[in-house]
Amino acid sequence: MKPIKLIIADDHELFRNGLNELLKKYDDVQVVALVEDGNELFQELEKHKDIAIVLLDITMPNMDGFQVLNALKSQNTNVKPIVISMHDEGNYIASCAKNGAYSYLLKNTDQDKLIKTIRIVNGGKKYFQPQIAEKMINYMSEQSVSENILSNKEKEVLGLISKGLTTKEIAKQLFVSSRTIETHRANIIKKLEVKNTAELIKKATEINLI
Amino acid sequence: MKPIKLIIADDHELFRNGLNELLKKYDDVQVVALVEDGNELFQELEKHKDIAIVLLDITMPNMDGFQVLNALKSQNTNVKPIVISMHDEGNYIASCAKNGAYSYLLKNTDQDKLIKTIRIVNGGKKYFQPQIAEKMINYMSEQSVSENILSNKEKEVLGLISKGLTTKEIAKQLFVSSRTIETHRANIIKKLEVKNTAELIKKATEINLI
DNA sequence: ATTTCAATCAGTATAAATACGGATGTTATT
DNA sequence: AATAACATCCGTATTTATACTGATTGAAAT
Repeated sequence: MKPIKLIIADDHELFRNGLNELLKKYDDVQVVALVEDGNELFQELEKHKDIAIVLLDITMPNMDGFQVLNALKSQNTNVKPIVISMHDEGNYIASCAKNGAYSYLLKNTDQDKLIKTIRIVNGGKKYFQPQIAEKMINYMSEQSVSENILSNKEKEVLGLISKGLTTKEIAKQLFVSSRTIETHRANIIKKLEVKNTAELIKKATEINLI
Repeated sequence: MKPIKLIIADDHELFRNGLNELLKKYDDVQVVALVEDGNELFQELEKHKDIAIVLLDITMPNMDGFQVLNALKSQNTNVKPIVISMHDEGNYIASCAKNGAYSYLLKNTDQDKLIKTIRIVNGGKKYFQPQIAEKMINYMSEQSVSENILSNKEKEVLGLISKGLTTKEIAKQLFVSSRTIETHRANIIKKLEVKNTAELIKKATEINLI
């Protein structure tokens, strides 16, 4: 049985070393390297091609955890990142999930949970604890409060704009004149307090209107 | 102790009635009405102002589950929707979570889980089972694969476009000519296979580029 | 050494969006 | 009954964006 090779990435030396000591107790886990930022991490990953897991802190200097997750995702590695963070805010968790984290643990997790998670993730499965998933879901649903600022017609027009239709095409499809659509567009832009269509679409997705 | 008042919304009569029978066993639950679409649901909600929970199917005629979730969210009711669906795809689950569902159950859930969920949700807490949360997380991370299709400059320009800056403003800020920015924009639009800036911004947010 | 590609700039022409105006009938709300 | 909000429509002028073709430089890859 080969051990699970992993790297610990955290800018706090005490935490890094403590975690290392802690994992020595488990025969099926082998800590290959300790690094303090994303740059060092990728150097180590170059050297060792058989790393299964990275225990990853979010707040690090130079290249932080989010950037690491992104970089790992765009490369086609089979390195599976487990985020270990002190932040339990939903937006952190959601961002990590979105960017390909295999798990999200808080720094006050007990070691049984940690080793359990490492073993599950090593098997290729993602594992988010119920409390963590709950925080994420709460965050996601909070994100959208505003629905009533736009009229139904405006929402409809907005939807078509976001599909890449031009004013003229929308007008044709809705059996009204282009002027009408232009007015709608202008009103929507005013209501959402943005400068132009590009920013409009961005804001609209942010507040869940499309 | 007051019973938990709830409404069942599902277009399949057999399922609706079966669920109703099933819930009769529990003294703390009172089924107030059975409806077969969103319109009927809101009529009943008008009549009964003390409904705590709606058991909601997604696929319904006239006004489907997503629309119901949205409508409930924009009103300020304290009706807490529990989605009961036969679809276990991540995108369904994520959409429901985003739109304010308090839970998401599959139609093959056993009744213990159902009543447990009803009681938790009645207490005002959201509850998503681990397997359900997992599917959602997998979906979320799948959503973004592409990072390397755009060059760094293109990503930078895209970011500025999404902030609502015009070509001229971007050119000024990056100390290059407007032509350059126009070319970048055109290349980005081509690479992401969209028609114009509006669709571009939408697609870019979908695949996590901004 | 050659190819490939990102980044830069150019001309010309058309299409589309934005900024100002202003108007009318309908529908909710109070 | 009055008011507000909405959806619909129109004009003019200016600014932006898009389409097409084409070019140069330098860096990276093969």
